[in-house]
Parts: sequence; structure tokens; C-alpha cells
Amino acid sequence: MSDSGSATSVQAGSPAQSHVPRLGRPRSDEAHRAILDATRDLIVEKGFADLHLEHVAARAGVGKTTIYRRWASKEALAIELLLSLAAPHIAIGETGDTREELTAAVDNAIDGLTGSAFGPVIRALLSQIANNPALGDPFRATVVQARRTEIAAVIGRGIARGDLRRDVNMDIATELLVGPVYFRLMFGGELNDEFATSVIDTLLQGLATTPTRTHADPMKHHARPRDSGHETPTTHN
Amino acid sequence: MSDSGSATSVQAGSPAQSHVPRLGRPRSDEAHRAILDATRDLIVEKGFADLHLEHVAARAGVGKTTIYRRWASKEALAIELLLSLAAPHIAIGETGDTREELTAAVDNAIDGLTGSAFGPVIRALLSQIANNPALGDPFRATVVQARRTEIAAVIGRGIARGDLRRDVNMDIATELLVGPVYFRLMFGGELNDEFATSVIDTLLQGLATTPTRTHADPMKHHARPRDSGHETPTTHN
DNA sequence: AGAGTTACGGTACGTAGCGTATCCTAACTG
DNA sequence: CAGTTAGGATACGCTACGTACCGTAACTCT
Repeated sequence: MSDSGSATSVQAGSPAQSHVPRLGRPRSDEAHRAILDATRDLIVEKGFADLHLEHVAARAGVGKTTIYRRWASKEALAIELLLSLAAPHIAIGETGDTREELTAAVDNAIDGLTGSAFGPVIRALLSQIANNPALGDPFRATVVQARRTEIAAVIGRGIARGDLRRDVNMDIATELLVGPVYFRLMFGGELNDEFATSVIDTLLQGLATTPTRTHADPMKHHARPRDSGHETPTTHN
Repeated sequence: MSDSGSATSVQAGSPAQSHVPRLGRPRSDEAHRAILDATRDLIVEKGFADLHLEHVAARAGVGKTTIYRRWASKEALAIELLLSLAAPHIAIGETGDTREELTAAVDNAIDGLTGSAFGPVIRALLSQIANNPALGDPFRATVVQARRTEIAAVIGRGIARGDLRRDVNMDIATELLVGPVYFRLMFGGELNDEFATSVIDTLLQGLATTPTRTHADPMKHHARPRDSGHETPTTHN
């Protein structure tokens, strides 16, 4: 198993990478793709719980052996599929308009979940991601991290433009932007443009640089929201 | 908790409720509890995918038959367990302080997920909730709906006190409050008081009555009494 | 060209959990 | 008491698991 040389635990690594011509018959890229495609289709059709490698092998037209030789488990196969599906839905273009870019962040997440196989696959793998570090860690290290970075860049640009508060917590902001999307994915609700707009509308009031020092609100959160025991911004009424 | 007799589709119902003494030997409450407890322990230990009813039966000290007589499937058993675990973490007390109550909403979610078996169980069942209507529908109809209602009440009180904008969308607000919690549950991150405070801090600026207008529906809602029409701070620097 | 090496698809195997059926016993009603 | 329903236990056929083995295919090295 010289293949596992760099592989930490889960991933098999695509054979196309190895330019070093190893001994013996090389692994078939065709089989690799066929297996991933069959896995994708079967997860979408039946869900992860009813994904059986014997069926994958049959649909992909390969032997069971070929699958087991490359992936240690159903989960390992699934995470590679998941990562390959997630990639196209991360990047956010720079338009110069902060609101547009933030909306794009939410729309990106929605599109990924509704417009491709990524949605069904991640839905099927949520529990594994949340529970199984062998599957969750690579996902967090790539997909989640990439999205956080992308959104942080958007927020950074928004701050630079003067549109957003300078003390915005990037992580919290990311979670506020994307959390509702995943909430609806799990617990029901439409995932459409109107939803994205509402999230941004509601959220921007907190992210935008606003003259919060109105008469009603005695400018509590200026730099650090945690110092000086926070009296509520709840007004007296 | 579960009611009696009316076995709709998923639920089996606890026999304790039925005051009508039906014929024959009554079902054992003791066995019922033992099964649910064993299910909880095994889900926490091994996850839903590796939950096997034969193991549940063995650990609970009952026959497999007894489980199958009461629950139609592994999922049905799991949803009853889940609902019984979720109940204690929904209600939000009325303190008169809007910020406190909103924080309580987030803390409630966090406490439920970190301080009881509910967290591990729901983590294990996320995929099922998202994918399997037999499990997801009852969950949404009870737990999710209850939380939405509770938070809507908090927001309603905040509006009445003049602390929150009158045009707040209850659903969006709920998702913004709780979504980040579930996001971290799935994708990593601390679930503690500091996190809750940050979420509220960031979010309140959007929910609190502040003289900011975003972009959509320019002024179809109530006129803004306290401030002159402010420009959108979000775009076109 | 031939030897060596590795991957291929296919098949067979023991293991494990599924969900059902069947058994006899236990508990409760009338 | 008979009638009815639930209890634990066991056995069954089914399906998928993961491994081992087969003969063949593809590639490298000498």
C-alpha cells in the first residue's frame, strides 16, 4: 500500500496525480470516476444509510475488490465524493458592492445545496460529518474553511469600503450568513432568493456601519462588545 | 411526551396513558423505558448507523419481539427518544429584558445540545431528520415548531417594549439565532456563552430599533419615526 | 521478449443483523 | 374458569458485509 504514504486516514488520493510511474498495472481512472458517479447517484436515490458497496460496484461495472482496494470504508468514499462536489460552490466574485457580495455568499450556499448533487449528499452525510472525525475533519479543513475564508474576504472588503462595522467577528458573521441556510436544509423551509434577501436584510443592520448612537441607544458596543458588563441595548419603554 | 392509543404512523405511544383497560396483559412500562434508555446509550456510543435492535434488546434485557411490537422501525424508536429528550430545552422565561431573553433562546439551544443526551442523539440523527420524512416531519412539527413559537414570543415582547424593529421576520430571526448554533454543532466551533453573546451582539444591531434601512422594499413598512431617511450604508461608497 | 509486479472483474466464503414466525409462559379481563 | 394480549426466547431465510482467492490485463524493468 504505497498509496497510503501521504494519506492520513481517509482519503485514497486520485491516481492521476502520481507522475511517478509505479510498478505494475496502474489504477484505472475510469473505474475511479465510475465508482464516484455511481456512489453519487445511489446516495441521491437512496440516501447514505442505504448505500451498499455491492450496489455501487454493480452500477459502476467494477468489482467489489476495486472499491475496497481504494477506500477503507463507505465513509471514506463518501467524503471524497463530497469534497469533489463542494468545490464549485465556494468562490465569491468581487463585484464592488458589499450587499451583492454578501448575498452571493448566501446564494452560493443555497445553490450548492439545491442545484447539484451536493445537497442530497451532504444531507445524507450530516451525521457522519458531525460525529465522525475521519469524515468531518477533512470536510471542515476544506469546505468549511474555504467558505469561512471567502466570506471573511467579502467582509474585509466591505469594511474597507466603509460599508461594514470594523469590529465584525468574521466567524460569527459567517455562521450568521450560512447557519440559517443549513438550518432550513435540515429543519425545513424554502431555500430561495427571497430567503437569501431576508437574511441579508436582517443581518446587514448589524453588520453595516450604522450610526448606532441614536438617542435611544447609548452607544454600547463600540470596539469590544464584551467589556463593561453589557447593559442591554434594550430601550426603556 | 408520547401520548397514547392513537398510533398515527410513527409513534407507538406509551401505555401508561390508556385508562381504558384493554384486554389481555398490559404492555410493560418498565420494558418501554428500558428500551428507550438502551437506545439512547447505544446511539450516543455508536451512532445511529450502528444502532442495531438486537443490541438494544440485549442491553435492555427484553426480547427483540417486544421492540418490534411497539415500534415499526429503528427510526420510529429514535424519533420517540428524540422528542422526549428535546422537550426540556425549549421554553424561554420572560424576564422583561429583551436582550436577556434572546440570549436565553441561544443558550437554550446550546444547553440542549451540550448538556444532555439530546446533543449526541440529534447529531446522530441529523441525516435522518433531513432526509427521512417519517422522522423529520414529527421533529419539525414539534421541536422546531415549538422553538419557533417560543422565539417568536420573545421577539413579539421585544417589539412591544420598543426594543426590536416592528418588521422583524420571525422565521428569519429564529434561523439567525439558532442557525449558527447548529452550524457549529455540525461544522465545528465552541458552543459556549461567549459564542452566544457574540451572536446576540452582532444580531441585535439588526433586530434592535435602529435607524438603518437596507435596500429592499424601500419604505413600504411603517415609517421610521425617529430618524430622517438615512441612506443605505451598504452599497456605493 | 520475458520476468516481475500490481490492478482488474468475478466468485465464494464466513459473519452479522435484519424482520418474521413460532413457541410457551405471564398478566390481566370478564 | 376461558379468552386475550404481552412477555422472553429461539429459529429461520435474506441481504450486505469485508476478505480471500482466481485467472487475466496492463505496465515496468532487465
